[in-house]
Amino acid sequence: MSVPLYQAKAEMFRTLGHPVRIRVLELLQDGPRPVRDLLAEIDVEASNLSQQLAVLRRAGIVTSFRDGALVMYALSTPDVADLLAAGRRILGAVLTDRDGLLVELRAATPAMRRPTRS
Amino acid sequence: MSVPLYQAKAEMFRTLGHPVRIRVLELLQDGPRPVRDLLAEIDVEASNLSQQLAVLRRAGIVTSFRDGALVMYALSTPDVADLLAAGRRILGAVLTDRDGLLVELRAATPAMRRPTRS
DNA sequence: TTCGGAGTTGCAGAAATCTTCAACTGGCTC
DNA sequence: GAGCCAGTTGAAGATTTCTGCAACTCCGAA
Repeated sequence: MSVPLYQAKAEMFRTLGHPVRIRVLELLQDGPRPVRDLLAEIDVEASNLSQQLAVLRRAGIVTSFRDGALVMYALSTPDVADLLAAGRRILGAVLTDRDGLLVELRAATPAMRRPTRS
Repeated sequence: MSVPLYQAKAEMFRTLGHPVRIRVLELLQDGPRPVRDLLAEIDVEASNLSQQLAVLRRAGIVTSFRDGALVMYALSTPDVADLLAAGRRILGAVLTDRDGLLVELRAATPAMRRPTRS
């Protein structure tokens, strides 16, 4: 593969790096949904949502199809749900570490210089 | 936690959305490594690598500590490896779909807008 | 065929991110 | 201490991404 694989991986993660897109994916975990529904739940302008959906579509993470007058969206693969779950776990671990460490530090050495974290 | 959770999740994914940062994390999957090693394998300027490491550090995804004259980096939680693995699976699924089923999809759903690249 | 609802697209200004350079800190050895 | 090696930080210009507006397409109903 001549085009760096790291580039493709990074692009995939970057695609997920937007609050609206994350919300869309979480809503789609339960099955296909029309844009109407997404729009009703996400509090963003229609054009903006459409832009974000286009980003997800281009990346191949979701697919769209028409159902009568509505446009439906769905996850292109259930693996996406796994990714979101893994993300949740990391977030939990990181926040726990941060909060736990912070409390510990405050209790033990109130005036201590912070270690190697900015 | 008053700050929207979707924001935090999006930030976490965005943090991974950079080729150098992805490479760093993949290298750290095998255990802690000094910056020297990373620098030797990633072909990027020292200051740039340092910037990317700082991004990962701020996000709490990696931790750093000194070992004599060297600075070592390590994953802050093994969950990160799970996330990378899930990402690989999705990338595989998406690329397979694109290469293998594109023609079929185009023929089967004529009402759908063609999923053009970028 | 005309109308209105459902989405999409193009565009431009605003905001965030990336990269590089130069200057800096911290530790080790002489 | 002087000099060096390892790594970090700050800043600025270039690039990318985001958002909202207006205009557009497509479909179903009247």
